[in-house]
Amino acid sequence: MRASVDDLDDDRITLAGMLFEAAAALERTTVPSIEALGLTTQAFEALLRLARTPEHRLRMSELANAMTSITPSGLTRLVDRLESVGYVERAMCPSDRRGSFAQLTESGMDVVLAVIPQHLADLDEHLWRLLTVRQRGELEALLRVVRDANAR
Amino acid sequence: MRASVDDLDDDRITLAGMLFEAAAALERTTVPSIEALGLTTQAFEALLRLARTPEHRLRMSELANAMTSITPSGLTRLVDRLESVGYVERAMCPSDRRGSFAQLTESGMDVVLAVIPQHLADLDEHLWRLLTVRQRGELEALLRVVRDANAR
DNA sequence: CAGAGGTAGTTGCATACGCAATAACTTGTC
DNA sequence: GACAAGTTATTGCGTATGCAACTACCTCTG
Repeated sequence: MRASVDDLDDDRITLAGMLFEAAAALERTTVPSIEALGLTTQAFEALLRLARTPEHRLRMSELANAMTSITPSGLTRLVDRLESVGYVERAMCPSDRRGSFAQLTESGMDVVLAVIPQHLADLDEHLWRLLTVRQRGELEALLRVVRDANAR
Repeated sequence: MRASVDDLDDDRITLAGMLFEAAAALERTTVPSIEALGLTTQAFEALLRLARTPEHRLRMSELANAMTSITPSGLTRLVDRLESVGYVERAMCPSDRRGSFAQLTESGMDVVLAVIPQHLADLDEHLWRLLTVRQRGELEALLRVVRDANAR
């Protein structure tokens, strides 16, 4: 079934477009602070995930799953780069000799903590402050529905 | 000022993370239908923007601005590829000889209309149906605030 | 109308990424 | 316990992307 031109302005497309645009717009505002410390967005996300983990380490596959958009292949290379600048180390997994951990180093933790203040300021200015307390709760709940329904 | 580990779980990061994750999750669900017709997400977005335009054409710079995430350089190459498969043609701009239009071809319109039905079905299943009428309106309004506040 | 300064689009170059194939290992089954 | 089937992570290869430099053109100012 071929669509007609009227379908191009369907409300579903508008709503989805708003989601993509809002995410892209917010992401853009956070890039400078992250790049200022020599990181890419992806690298920062990986380091942040590790930093939020109790032992500061995750299996490669766990980390890949936790991140919003990366393949195993991409993660191998990302961790290669992070390892080469000393922010992460690979550690053998005792229980499965195929697997390995990405382990945040002290230096890696330092860089995360160095980015965070400006990152929070960015998010505060370009997201948090735009909304009332009630709206923040509404938005988070609605986004959670979408995310959970489409989780990997 | 260095951050403390407590800041890693700040509500601002949680809310922003939810936005990024919801967008990424929804985008993933739409990829197969788009790739099934030999397009990338970016290519589809460009074609869709052109299709929604009265004359089905936009200046390169206008198209670059309308898209969620692309540089002029990236757009040049994207339009190169679309042109090479006949979905787009470059047209000279009469009023400014530096500029050029990206003009959707009939074949380009065909492929957009061919993708749309399944694309709408994807969005319906993975976004629209998850929400009540009221929630759709709320979500769109909230996202619009974020987008507009951070527009280019 | 000459020239300085800005803008539109393209290109060289370096990098990042995904897919598919691969190696190494684990798990389940008989 | 041996082998088939699945899983984990990595790599070769082709492609997409951004930055910075560049060309061509426009516009504004005097």
